[in-house]
Amino acid sequence: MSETRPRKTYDPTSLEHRWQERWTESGLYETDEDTDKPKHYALTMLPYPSGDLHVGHWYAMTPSDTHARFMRMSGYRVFFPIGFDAFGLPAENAAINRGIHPYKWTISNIENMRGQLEQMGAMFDRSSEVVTCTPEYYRWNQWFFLKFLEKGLAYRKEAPVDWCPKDNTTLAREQVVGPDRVCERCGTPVIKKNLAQWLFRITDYAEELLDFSKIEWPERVKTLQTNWIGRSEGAEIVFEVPGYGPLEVFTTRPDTLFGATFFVMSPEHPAVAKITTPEQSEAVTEYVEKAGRMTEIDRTDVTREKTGVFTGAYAINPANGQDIPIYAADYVLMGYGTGAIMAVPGQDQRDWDFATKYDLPIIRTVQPPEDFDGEAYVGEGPAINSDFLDGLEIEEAKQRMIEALEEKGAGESTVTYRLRDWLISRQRYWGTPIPIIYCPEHGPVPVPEEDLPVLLPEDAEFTPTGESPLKLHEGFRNVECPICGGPAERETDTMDTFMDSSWYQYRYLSPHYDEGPFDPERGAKWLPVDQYTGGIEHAVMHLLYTRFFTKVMRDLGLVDFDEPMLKLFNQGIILGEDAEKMSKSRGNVVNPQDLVERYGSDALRCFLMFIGPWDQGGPWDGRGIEGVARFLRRALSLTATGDATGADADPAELPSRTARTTKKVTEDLAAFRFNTAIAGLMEHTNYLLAVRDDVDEGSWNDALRTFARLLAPLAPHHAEEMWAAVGEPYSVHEQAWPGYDESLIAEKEITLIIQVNGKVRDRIEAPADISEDTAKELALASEKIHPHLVGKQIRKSIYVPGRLVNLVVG
RNA sequence: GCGAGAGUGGUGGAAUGGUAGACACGCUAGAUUUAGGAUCUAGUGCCUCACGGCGUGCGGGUUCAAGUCCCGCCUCUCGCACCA
Repeated sequence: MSETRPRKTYDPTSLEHRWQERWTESGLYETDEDTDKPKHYALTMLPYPSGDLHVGHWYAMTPSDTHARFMRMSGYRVFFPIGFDAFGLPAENAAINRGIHPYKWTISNIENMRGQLEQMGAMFDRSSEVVTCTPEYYRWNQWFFLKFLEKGLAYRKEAPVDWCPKDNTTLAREQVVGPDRVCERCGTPVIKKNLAQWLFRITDYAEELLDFSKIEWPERVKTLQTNWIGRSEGAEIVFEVPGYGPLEVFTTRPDTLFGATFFVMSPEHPAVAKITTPEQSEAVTEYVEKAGRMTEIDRTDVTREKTGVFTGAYAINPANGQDIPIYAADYVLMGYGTGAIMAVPGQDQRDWDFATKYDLPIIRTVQPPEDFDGEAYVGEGPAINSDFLDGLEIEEAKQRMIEALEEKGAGESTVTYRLRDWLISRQRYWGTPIPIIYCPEHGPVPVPEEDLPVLLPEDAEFTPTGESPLKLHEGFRNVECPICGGPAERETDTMDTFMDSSWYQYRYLSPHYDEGPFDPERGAKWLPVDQYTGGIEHAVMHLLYTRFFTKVMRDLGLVDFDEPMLKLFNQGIILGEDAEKMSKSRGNVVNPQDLVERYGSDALRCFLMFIGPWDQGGPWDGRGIEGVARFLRRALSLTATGDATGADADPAELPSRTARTTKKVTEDLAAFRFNTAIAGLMEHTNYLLAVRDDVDEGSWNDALRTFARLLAPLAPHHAEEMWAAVGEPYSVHEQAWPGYDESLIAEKEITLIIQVNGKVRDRIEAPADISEDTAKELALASEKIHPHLVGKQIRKSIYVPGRLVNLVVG
């Protein structure tokens, strides 16, 4: 075996091309519909068609593909679709900046990306592709909207909304980010604007959305969603305002009611003007106007000194009948609770700060510990200064207070959420038209189902004016009322694109089905999604909306389960080589097409999986990919003759090492530990190369057949090449995943570690089934330990079977 | 401030409470080559000529044995943030 370098002409790109063509010709990735097998619906978040697949797409999709391939070989019928999230702002911006129609821009990007997806060598079932900007897709967005409306889950409301002055559009609360409250997309500070908007009642499902018991999702996502929903248990308490009427507050600390020494309303609270006394009118009006003019940034600055103004009015504390002054202050937010609070300075630092500044009384209602030297006290302790609550601990005091309030009809226990309803209206062109017609006679009238889809007109003027572009399209806008036939106007807003991604996993099942959003027969065969993968950035938007959608679909009788995706894995983010986010302006963008040309798709796939744990992401390493490319070449060279390389290795270990590698790769792939799976295969390759001259052909080919199958999910092209090279019939991807004999896993020879007082002093080769006594004898016989025993007695010895002997001396 | 996660060689990272640093990058030396950013061989945690010692952010603790478990800090990342 001295003939060397048989593959000097190794060219991964042409090798991969060849197999990709073969896969397409043979229909290898058409979905397996064999219902005798257990189903596995593997889903990766659908990409936005920005023009090119970047490394981030590869990082998201190729490990998902590897896992899906692993499941397929493990005996599942696997559905692994892909599509394009094709509505949204970038298309419209391209249109504005470059004069290309959003549709043309989007479609040409999609065509480009389809070809790039092909290069990836993924097992996507391309026949189920969904493009969300097509009428056959968005028609069902409109259909869902009508269903939501019927169910009372969609409503219209005039409300101040977050508005991005650059993008000229409404933003959902989730799309406003950071302490500066900027637009998620362009970084412009958002402003408030009053508009009539359509909303979905996601808050109706707040409680159920807090229940994660039916899904295996990362703790992180569950925590983010839980915090986002923000459930607070407490009480609503009614304060009578003489001369006006009742005002309600929400509090999580009803036990502190006796310490409520003043009352604060948000400046936006509609009752502020009504309760204000004539003497205070001027001051209050001035304050409210000032608060309204403040930017969100200033308004929400926690370090700012508290400000407020006395309204001249008083509220009656229902616990003790005392009059307490009512202030308007901007530290109370209109958007949470009732927009008014009872202020308890003794137990709340914000109220303490306010009370100190405006010289208001402070009464402690919880006894702080002796050594407490802070201001407001929020810890545990017995109630004081609280009449019938005195001496009770907080939890019990809360209960008793609520009971007392309920008796008087002055309050009740209640739950408040931070979650707001989902605002879906967008004043943009490139989205799904909202199927509503406004009739002067009949008000907002839903477009009849049989008239769907309401087509998005192609010839719209989409330059942003602050108005919905469709408003300027007379042909679209002017219609007849579906009820009376009189002249009416269409809704000219379009839907938030999160609508599209809330149910796309269902559409994949039957992308051209026209009797409903999806074919229920297909649904019964495949739903719900078993494994979802995607970025953590969608933790509180997309992932909450799609859960909400599924629960509504369940209540509409469309599905019979509660959660859309049973398992979720969040991959990390690939950064540039400088460890910064990849961006054109930084010049640190890594182009996968260049890498594929140079190293091949398998090398790029494997490198991205090898770089570290998948959920961790990390900086790109331009040199690291060389190592993986080398590994693939070396692995492939196993099928050719060549000199053995590497350190001495024992050919007799071939069966056990193959079994151990199989076990490792199997367990690692099942758990998304791609990095260690590849490391295991690298180690095995090094071993195989070292023993290639000393193994008989039969055992060698057995080992290679196993190797090719273990490699198949990770490097599908190279595995195919190997499989063919050992003379096996096409295709390795249709083979069963290799099993392994547990009895081969166990080592026969072990390195027995000899420790003295827990420190390693010697290593001795020994049979694995060595007895405790023999092991200890061996230990004592070791010359290396003798110096450590001089003048000492062995007090104890510990034997860990198959591992070590620890001699405790002293 | 609140919540979550993470700190291991020059680098990315491995390690059911039981040989710390697998695997890979990089580096050093050598072989081969007209040459190579190709391939192969040997080495590579730190200190020390060596014996040996020291090593998983810091300080304690539990244990025969701690990167791993417990307590207290420090640092970094992410999320939320005047949410009553």
